[in-house]
Amino acid sequence: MARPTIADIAIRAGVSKGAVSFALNGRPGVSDATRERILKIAEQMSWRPHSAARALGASRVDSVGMVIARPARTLGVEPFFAHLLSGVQSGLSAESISLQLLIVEDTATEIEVYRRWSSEHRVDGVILVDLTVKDPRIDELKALELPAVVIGGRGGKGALASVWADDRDAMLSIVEYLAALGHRRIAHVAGTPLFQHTVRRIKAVRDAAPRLGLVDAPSLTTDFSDAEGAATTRKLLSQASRPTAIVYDSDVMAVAGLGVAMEMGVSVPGDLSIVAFDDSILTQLMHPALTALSRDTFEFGRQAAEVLLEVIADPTRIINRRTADPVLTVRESTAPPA
Amino acid sequence: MARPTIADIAIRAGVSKGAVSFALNGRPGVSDATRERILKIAEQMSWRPHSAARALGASRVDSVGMVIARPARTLGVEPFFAHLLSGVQSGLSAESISLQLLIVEDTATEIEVYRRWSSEHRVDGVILVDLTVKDPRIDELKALELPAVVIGGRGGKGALASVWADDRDAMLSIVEYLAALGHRRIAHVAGTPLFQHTVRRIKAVRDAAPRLGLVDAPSLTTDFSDAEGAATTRKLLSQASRPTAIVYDSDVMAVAGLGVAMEMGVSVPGDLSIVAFDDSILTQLMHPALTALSRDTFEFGRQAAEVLLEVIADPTRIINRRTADPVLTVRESTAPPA
DNA sequence: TGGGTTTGATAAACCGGTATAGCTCCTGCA
DNA sequence: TGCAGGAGCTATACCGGTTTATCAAACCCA
Repeated sequence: MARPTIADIAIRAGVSKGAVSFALNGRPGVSDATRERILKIAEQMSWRPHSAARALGASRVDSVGMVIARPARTLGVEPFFAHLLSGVQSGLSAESISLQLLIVEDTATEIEVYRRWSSEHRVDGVILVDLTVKDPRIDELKALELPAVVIGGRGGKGALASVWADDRDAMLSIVEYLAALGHRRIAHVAGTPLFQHTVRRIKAVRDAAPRLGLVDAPSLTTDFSDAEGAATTRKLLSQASRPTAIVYDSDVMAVAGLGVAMEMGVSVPGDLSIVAFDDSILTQLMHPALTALSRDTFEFGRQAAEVLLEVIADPTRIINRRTADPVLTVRESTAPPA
Repeated sequence: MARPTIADIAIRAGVSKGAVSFALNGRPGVSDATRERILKIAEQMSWRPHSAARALGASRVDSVGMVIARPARTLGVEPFFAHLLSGVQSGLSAESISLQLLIVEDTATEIEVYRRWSSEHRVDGVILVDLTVKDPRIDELKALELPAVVIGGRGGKGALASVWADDRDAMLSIVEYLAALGHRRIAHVAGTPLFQHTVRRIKAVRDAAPRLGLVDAPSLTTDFSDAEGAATTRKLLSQASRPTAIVYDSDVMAVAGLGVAMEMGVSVPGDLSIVAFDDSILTQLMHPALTALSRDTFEFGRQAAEVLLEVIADPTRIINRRTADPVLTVRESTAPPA
């Protein structure tokens, strides 16, 4: 018999459907002997609850969603998402909750997806990434009353639950390290100012500059692409007083920047130190290998899943969990200035 | 009112549940006027069918699954999966079918997931990647009677549906191009021989060698990691008669190989030509940029989704769809031998 | 004008679970 | 001896859709 139902088991065990349900869910109402017998039969018939049937009764589908609004082109190279996903799933698998993943082009579509998911009861909650300044998704999700956790941006008061790392401290640790090496001309090739974390990083650099005696500490924004990373590097290195160190907001941009430096005959780390704000295999494949800020992205995802499950269990809770601080992994691309 | 049900609409429209269902699904049984009225009310209340309720009646959940069995570490850098995923979703979104994604460590777990999905009715079908020689997943899926489509390995007789590209022709085009440049010593740094496509590529090189007058054309297998790619390159370049060209089975290994060549003072493309069997932003970030075989991975995924939907609609069909041939994108890493 | 068919609608069953009210014994205690 | 109370189980309603059987009214044609 294909796909046995709870009724089949009931017949086989000579009891009622209700008794089977009690037995399988470990709740009182059946004797130990009967429970034993039912469990054995269920095992034999390799029965599993029909997810839709269960979802219909209880109002929970044991599934959470995650939408990534980025063009696919920039997505693949970022190991960030793969690790994050693995972490999220590791956090969910404990409760055998499944994950719906969707890659879309823009935030408008992303919001559309949330509306659909919510009205179709397809997910119990969602995980948000790439939080922007004045993010429209927040209000939307609150209106939908869909449990959610934000990754990487600390929610303000009355906001959604979040899992975040201290971007400010991380950026400071980089700049302080470079300053300690003797650098005074440090440039920052940032991502898009639409993202909250970009803004925080830029602010961290600006705030630290006077204290560390930096002569100049410009933050130049980009769209996170290798092309803009390269172009910005080219501009920086063409200046009369070029920086002796550049901090990149992503590993891909750092690699692109390294390429430009080599192409312009600027030796790394001799004439220029390079740091990537994000680590991956990419940085290690380079010659010289890049000094980079390593975050435990897997753990990040795992905790996001954990927090989301808590929020789903009790939607009134607002959890803001701070994860382990990222650490600077020093490799071959940084040295004291010439 | 939050989340209206079909009964709410029925009351509001002054008709029965059944009539509403007929109207919303465009089937006969209601007059045009009533249908119009019901549709308008449903629209106003922004009603959407409860996916679980629908899944319970009909036996289809409008959701397909995809399991990737690879350690997360090697996953992120491969833009392959991101593009594939985007393509799959583009193919599914037309029918607004959702995708369940799972990243697991090994094939045993992957099979376990299929069993669970099948018995819980969580997906209507699955998409398989990384087909191995004598793949155990095939028999399992047939036993479960779960519709499936295999990406990248042509199924034999009585096998699952598939979407595939001609690895053999692709490899031949690379080797022929190198031979035409004058290379006679071509090495092949392959992936793991467990994968069917690796075997096909190795065989293509071996078959072509005599015809093209290659002196030596070894295929060395690896685990697809940058580490083994680098180690194998080091071994090849340390030989007395070193190859003048190396073909890598992935872009990551090619990049690692380029690093080794530079480290050993072997100039690329002067002393050594490098070709990557797979293209991505990685190959373009390098200096020199790598000549690579570009596949339309997005389209690959889109077609896989399309075929899967056909197989779900009619499980008796066995579709083997061949996709567009990959093309060789020549960049700076290939030149005639010194 | 009467009988058969079509149209437009309804009530109720069903999908596979969970939750609850209720029933039947059995036990313990006054 | 009688009754309260609990253990163990059954019957049934319910979740929100789809589908089928049924039915009344309108329509058609001889």
